[in-house]
Amino acid sequence: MPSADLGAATPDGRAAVTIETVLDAALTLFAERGYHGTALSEIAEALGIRTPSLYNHMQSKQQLLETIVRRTLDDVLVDFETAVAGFDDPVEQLRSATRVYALRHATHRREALVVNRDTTSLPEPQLTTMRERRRDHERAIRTIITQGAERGQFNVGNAGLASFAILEMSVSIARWFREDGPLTAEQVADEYADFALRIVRYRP
Amino acid sequence: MPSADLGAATPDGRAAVTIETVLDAALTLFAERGYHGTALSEIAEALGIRTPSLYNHMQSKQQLLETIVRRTLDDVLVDFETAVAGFDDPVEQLRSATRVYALRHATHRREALVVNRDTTSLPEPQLTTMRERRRDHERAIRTIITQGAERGQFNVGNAGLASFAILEMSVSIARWFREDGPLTAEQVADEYADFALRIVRYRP
DNA sequence: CCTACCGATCGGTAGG
DNA sequence: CCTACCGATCGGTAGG
Repeated sequence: MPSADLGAATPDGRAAVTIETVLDAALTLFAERGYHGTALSEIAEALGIRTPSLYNHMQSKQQLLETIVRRTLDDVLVDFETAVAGFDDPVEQLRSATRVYALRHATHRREALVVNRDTTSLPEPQLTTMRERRRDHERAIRTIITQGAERGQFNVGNAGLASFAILEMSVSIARWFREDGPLTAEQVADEYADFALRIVRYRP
Repeated sequence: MPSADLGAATPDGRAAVTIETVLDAALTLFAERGYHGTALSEIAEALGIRTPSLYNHMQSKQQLLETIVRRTLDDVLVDFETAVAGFDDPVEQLRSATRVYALRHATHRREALVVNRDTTSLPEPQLTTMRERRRDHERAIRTIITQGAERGQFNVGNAGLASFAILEMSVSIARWFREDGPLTAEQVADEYADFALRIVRYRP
């Protein structure tokens, strides 16, 4: 009987190993122990296979990290564009962007931990590419803040500082959020969106 | 002639290697590449000696990490107590605590990066000890916020959420701050102290 | 998917 | 402080 989540199962009942199950196991272990703290043998063991068998699905350990980081940053970008697209008002843009960003970091904790901890382990030129993508995101938030300030909706001394504060407090949700905690991801995200508007001194 | 910073120099002019110079080199490299991404041979090379000579000054690689993390958390605790001691008013306590915490993360970037990235690489029971120390700090900030709320100075739905946001945005200063950037550490710290008071909705 | 195996490097020790 | 060396483990390959 095939597994609903991860595709076909082998006759003995174990889930079939694919590049996606390899990436998922790598994601869990990289998030727990870091890229350099994780051995391929541990990823293989989590999947119930031997280390060399991993190479039927991947090219190298480094490529696993690269794929995880690239996909995560792509998803964040799509999230951001979707969140902002519906609004012209910088107030609603900042609220929506922060809400979605915070929500993502509560619901995709492993991805956030790996990106934040291990991106620097990527070789050039990927490292530069990934850093530029993050910088673009920071600039996009900064632009929203600047526009709100120009319209007199926000009152903030340094838009860059505020955008760093907003992004980094949201990223850090991945460090402490628990699914079985007192607050849902949505509740945290709504509160953080309010925090963001307070940081830029929004006065309704 | 002896070096003013790190003690005596050897006759050939190189700085003498001590446990402190070993820790400093380890701090730089751990911050750059992570604990598991740094080889003892690299620390030795930075000091101009061979790997086995490191063992004249230390017991193990793990002990280097442990010392760095313990000292850093101790320093943060002292900072916090000093910052809060002079004030009875929760407003001034939160402002001072955030200012000092932000300042430390701008001026001690390496320490912050290592603690945040590699504490989880410590063995038990040190790992639990270090985690408890961080939790105590979070609780102390939370208590200040709760007291301010009880006095009607702050208006915040969830004190724990606000304390996480304030601490984590401050910690992340270590991720982006540059000494040669447009803002001094003091300017950043003052702004972040204001951010903290806005997050808890302080109304003068 | 496996067993068998590779060179390189790791943290650390012996002995001076 | 060094050279010489250790067992263990790493990511990865050969070959089936």
